[in-house]
Amino acid sequence: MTTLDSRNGRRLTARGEKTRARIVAAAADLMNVQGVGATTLDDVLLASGVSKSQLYHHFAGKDALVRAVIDHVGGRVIERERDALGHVSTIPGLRRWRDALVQNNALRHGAYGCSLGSLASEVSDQDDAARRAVSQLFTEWQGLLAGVLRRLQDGGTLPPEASIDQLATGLMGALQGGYMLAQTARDVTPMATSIDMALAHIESLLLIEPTPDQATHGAVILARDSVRAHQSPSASGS
Amino acid sequence: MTTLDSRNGRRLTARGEKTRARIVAAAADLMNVQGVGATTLDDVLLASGVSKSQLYHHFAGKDALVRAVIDHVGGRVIERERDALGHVSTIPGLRRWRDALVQNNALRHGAYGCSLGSLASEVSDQDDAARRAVSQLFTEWQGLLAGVLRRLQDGGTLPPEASIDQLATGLMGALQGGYMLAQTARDVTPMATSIDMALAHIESLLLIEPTPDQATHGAVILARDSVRAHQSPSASGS
DNA sequence: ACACCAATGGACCATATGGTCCCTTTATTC
DNA sequence: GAATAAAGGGACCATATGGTCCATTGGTGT
Repeated sequence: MTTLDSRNGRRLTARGEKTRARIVAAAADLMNVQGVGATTLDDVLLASGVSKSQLYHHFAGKDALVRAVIDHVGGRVIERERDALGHVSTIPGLRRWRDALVQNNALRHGAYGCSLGSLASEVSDQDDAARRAVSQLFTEWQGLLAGVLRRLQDGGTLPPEASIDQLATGLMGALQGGYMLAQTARDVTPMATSIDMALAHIESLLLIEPTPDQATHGAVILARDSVRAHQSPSASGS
Repeated sequence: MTTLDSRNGRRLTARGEKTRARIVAAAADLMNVQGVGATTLDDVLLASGVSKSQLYHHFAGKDALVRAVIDHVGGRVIERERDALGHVSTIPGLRRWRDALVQNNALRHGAYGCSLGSLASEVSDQDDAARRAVSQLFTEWQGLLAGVLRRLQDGGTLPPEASIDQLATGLMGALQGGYMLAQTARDVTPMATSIDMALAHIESLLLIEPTPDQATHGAVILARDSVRAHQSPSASGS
């Protein structure tokens, strides 16, 4: 049986689809650790154990492959974030999301940064179609954050006047900036601190006082946020 | 007369220094708009009107050139920020700094991102020496932000318990993340919003009530911050 | 003036890289 | 089971790219 390839109308067998997926997965990994520019097609062929003709059978060229990698990586990130954020409707839930990201990044000492963010900054000024794709994914990701905030608002935790979209943008900015600083410093700490500042801001808007072991409303320093509670060792950067 | 080249002990005449500077400047520009990886040595030669032997006379290879570009760009950024932040000791002064950065970025619709941040994310996982250099520059930049916050603290505007370093890290993260989102969206708005969220957090810590037309202590939304006062049209992204 | 070395021009090279072509093998369809 | 199309292997190509070399010019110091 053959299915129809959505992107170019060519017929695709199960085997072909598997090969295609193998190529994209290998390329995604390589581009994540080496960067897009530093990843050659030969690298991809070697890593995926596929011949050159197959690559060109499935992709028009490197640009098309990069486009596919963006979709693939983006899909994974969105799926992961949907799982992590889709049903969060409390501040502690948001903090657990933060902890997971920080801990995960700590495993690599910040290396490689955000899989989507790295692609974004390398591709944005080179390939406009790719840039738009990444931008769209960021928007979707940010929408998931906005969803959490909206649930907080609907539940009466955040005041109705709070601008959900702007808070989500700020949180996203802090997250991406944190990834970048951590990548450059090879240390998660700045990432943790950046996100914590955004979360502290959001918490400062809360209508309902948090539970005792949580943030004190109007607290003055950030330090508290970085050494407290269900804190994983990750924040210490090791 | 010949001066001594600090980096390799070779003597350098004024002419040589000028050529070297021309190469670095051209490379810095190209790498800023095209990225490091996409900039070839031939590009640099063409843009600087210099022969290949000269490039290799002054630099051991592309890596060394990249290192020099980092120093050059870093120096410019630090100088600019020292001018902009060195004597700031008020919240309105900090806002003016924000406005200048946002407006400047708005001119290019966010393209190219932060000159240092772009280098950072492209170089961090490739060349460890370069990564450390960029990291050092970020630290220096962040130190300038910390200086402003310390002055605010010393002046009694920020409470003594506020953790200056963490606030500076958070502000830096918001700035860099904002640059990145703006670059990807080709729109300054997310950059403005990110920084505004960080500034709003800092303002929420203020001991002294800001002047009437400024932030209301404990204000609930960000929107106010993005449409108010000495706001340049830049924030609207066009 | 002379020795010396930096500065410069630019040809030349090895190789890496994206991309093309063609032939063989495997699967699908009727 | 023949016809057809997809999947796969891999040689081959043009060119881009980082890097080398050497000869020539120009400036500096004594």
